[in-house]
Amino acid sequence: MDGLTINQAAETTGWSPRMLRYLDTSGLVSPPRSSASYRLYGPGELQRLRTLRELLEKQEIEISDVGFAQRLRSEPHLRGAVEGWLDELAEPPEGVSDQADWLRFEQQKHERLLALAGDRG
Amino acid sequence: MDGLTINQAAETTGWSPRMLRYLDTSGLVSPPRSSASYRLYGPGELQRLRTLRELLEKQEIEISDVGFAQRLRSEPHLRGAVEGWLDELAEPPEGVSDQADWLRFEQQKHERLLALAGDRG
DNA sequence: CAAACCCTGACACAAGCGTGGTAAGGTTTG
DNA sequence: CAAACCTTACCACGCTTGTGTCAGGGTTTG
Repeated sequence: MDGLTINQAAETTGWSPRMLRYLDTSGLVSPPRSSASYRLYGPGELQRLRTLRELLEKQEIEISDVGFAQRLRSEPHLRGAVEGWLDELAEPPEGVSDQADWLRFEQQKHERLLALAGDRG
Repeated sequence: MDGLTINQAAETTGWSPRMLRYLDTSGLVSPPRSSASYRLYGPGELQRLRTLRELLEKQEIEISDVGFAQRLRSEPHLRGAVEGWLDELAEPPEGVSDQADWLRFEQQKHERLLALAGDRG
């Protein structure tokens, strides 16, 4: 059996066993399992756990935020949609003079983003 | 007074006035104010509100997720730290053979990321 | 000036997150 | 085989999010 069991991993990382299970089901740190479904933490998982702790403390973010960042990375259509929304400015860019023009401009951008996203959502 | 007031904006966008205030304080859609601090929604804000609604529905994400995405964009050190953590793999890359090597590799990467982040957090 | 609007601040409440505990049952090991 | 571990599945609890409503007070407008 190679790799630390959940209690050993808890001791060396500072997380509680309960939280290690939570992080597993949250998809942030999911160690491989033994034949009897025991979680086996290798050096990779231990490192990830320690740096996760640092990340959360120093950046004042939540576990769910990291989960969302992971989603952003693994779902390109999601990323495209979110970035597209953030790019939408309240004020019209140069060269787009009146309101009608501007609305058309925004709607077209939106359509381009939806097309890029591939409408699977 | 140019721009819709909060109740008018609520009617045309489908959000409740309460939620428009919430979105304002959350930093997602913050319209300019009149001299008496009335929120004034222009076409830009209205568009942003409608597309936000679409974004949340279609992508099954939360308001706070969009807020976090905004933080990710406006705080490069945060973005660097999160992306760095997500890049940390459980398995060592090619050419890094034993565990000691691998741990050193990861730690150096981590330090590089922290340096890049500029340790203001 | 009075009605109809806007503001902020507060109370309320459901649902979810992060975390601890515990129970019932399988596995490993001395 | 018994002790010490592991598993999942629950109950619980405080805090945050998202949302409604209401009160007290300023503003705009007919």
